[in-house]
Amino acid sequence: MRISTKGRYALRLMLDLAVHASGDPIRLKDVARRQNISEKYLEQIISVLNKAGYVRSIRGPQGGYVLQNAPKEYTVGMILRLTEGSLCPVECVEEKGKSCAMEKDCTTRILWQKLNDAINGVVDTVTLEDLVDWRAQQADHYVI
Amino acid sequence: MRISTKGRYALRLMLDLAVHASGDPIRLKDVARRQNISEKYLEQIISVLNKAGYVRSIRGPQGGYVLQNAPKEYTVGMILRLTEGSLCPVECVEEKGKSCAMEKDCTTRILWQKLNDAINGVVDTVTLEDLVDWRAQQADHYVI
DNA sequence: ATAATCCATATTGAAATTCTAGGGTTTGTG
DNA sequence: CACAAACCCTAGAATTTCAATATGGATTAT
Repeated sequence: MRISTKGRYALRLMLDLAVHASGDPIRLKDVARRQNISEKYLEQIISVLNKAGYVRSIRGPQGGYVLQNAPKEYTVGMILRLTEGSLCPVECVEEKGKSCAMEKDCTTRILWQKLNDAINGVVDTVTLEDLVDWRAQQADHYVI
Repeated sequence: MRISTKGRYALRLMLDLAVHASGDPIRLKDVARRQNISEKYLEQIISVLNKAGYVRSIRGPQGGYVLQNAPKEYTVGMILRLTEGSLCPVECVEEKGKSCAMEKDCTTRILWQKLNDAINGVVDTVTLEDLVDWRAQQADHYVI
């Protein structure tokens, strides 16, 4: 039960955009270098984020990407679900009210619901801003 | 990020053994029928549980399987980790003290640690006995 | 005009998943 | 003892997913 590279890269990409935000667009090439991720793969990932309106793209030389909204507007869950697909551990508890054929004598469903709640409790609570803050604290730690 | 069928089937298998425990061995054929899972696939799954000493097998006619220990001795995490492999959402927080090359400036690691803790908080807390109890409550609900 | 940047789609290689197939081994019963 | 019921073992196959790579196009600042 792993988060795929796509989701993890998307998160690092968004965090990179948040951390290096200066008003000017940020080139994907620079993100790729800083994060040590293939630029071509990042292109595919940011394309999804772009279509969802999470980032804005500026084409041509001196182009790049900027976050569309403030970091606190993005939860980790939003980013991961968009790029990874569902974070739900089993299909049958995917959405409230969803049912499955075996439901009435399926006991494990209760467990999956608890697990799903636990996962959502983290990813829907932590925002990109939290990540930025954590990063600042890490930086402090190394400066002192 | 899904739990595989292998892990889910293993859980239903263990629960079936717990619920139908009577002292006599339980045939895999019966579990397969009740749970609507391929008997051949169940054979592969129970083989893992058997080798780990979670169940005991009795060969020959009237043979079958019984739980080795009381249901309260098995957490859901034990069963899932054995059959699924790790439940950790990313490799770098797999085990306490594990480090990764990018660790010192990897902010997302903090997030993954939280997510891992949340998942473990559920699967290492819920036992097979809890599932048996939940099932009894479900049964009550349908009788009344 | 050029080159830097984003954009779109196709392909690929490896691995995992979810079984199915085909036998073998043990052992209680008649 | 013969038989059949059960567990045991390994291989393989069909499908899907993952994680990229490859190729070329469109836009636009200089």
